[in-house]
Amino acid sequence: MVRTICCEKTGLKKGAWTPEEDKKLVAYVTRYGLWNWREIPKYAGLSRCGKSCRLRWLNYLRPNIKRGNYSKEEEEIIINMHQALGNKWAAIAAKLPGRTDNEIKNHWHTNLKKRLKQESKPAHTSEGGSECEDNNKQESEPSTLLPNSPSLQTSENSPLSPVPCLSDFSSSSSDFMVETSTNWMADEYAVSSDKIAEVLSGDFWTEPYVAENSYIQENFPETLAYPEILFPLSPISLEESLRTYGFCEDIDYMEWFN
DNA sequence: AAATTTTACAACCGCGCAACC
DNA sequence: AGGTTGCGCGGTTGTAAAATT
Repeated sequence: MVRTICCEKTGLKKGAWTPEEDKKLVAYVTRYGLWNWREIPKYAGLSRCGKSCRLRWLNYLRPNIKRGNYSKEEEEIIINMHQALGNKWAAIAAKLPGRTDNEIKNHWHTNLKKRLKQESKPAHTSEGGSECEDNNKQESEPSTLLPNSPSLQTSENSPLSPVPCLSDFSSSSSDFMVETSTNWMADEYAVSSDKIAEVLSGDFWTEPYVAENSYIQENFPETLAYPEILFPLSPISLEESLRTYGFCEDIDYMEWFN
């Protein structure tokens, strides 16, 4: 079977995303929703493959993502579920609202795995070997999850955690559209609309969002910027997509596009 | 202070599944 | 029924930042 290779076309950008690219993707998805990852970058004015856009959106840009600052409870869930399921990161992520499978996987490899290993081999220097990544080996002691371990605190002030907890948002991406219809605002992770606005307006949104429309007009034809021209049956209205993605009702997102 | 090593995270790659035609 | 396509998942790699020497 001949597969469509991601980024097969030359000219498609790879590597780290720029704030400008992020803005384009967020602006597009916020307005038009997710309808076809393969086509979205084209209409969003991005020289990226759909797969790259999807990953960026799911793991970093979408609303309600929690970054860093793993709670003891979350780590316990990860460890326990990993013991039960193995490397089923998507399934584990489904139990941790706002966490992505990728982030959980990273956290496991960089923190939890090592910590569990240390716990299982107390008071001895690293006796070699075992190292290797058999993720199902360290399951022996899920209950040894050291709630008071100093390392649990290390992420608290992580500079790599710029985005505060926004809310429940299952990362089980295949169920993304459906699951997000749940009332995430009501759950334990819900935050104020002010917080959301702060996130949306802060940091990489260093400039007034409305000003970002300029890229659309400058960088590519309007027919591409506004796919309803080409796709009058665009599947998701702006309002619906905002609701779907959990943006705050108090914010006048329409203003961004005026 | 500079060089080196380690850590943490973002992003890419390839495979497999399921829907569609 | 079988081919094609898009998407999701998990493994892996690249790299910037932090820590150590």
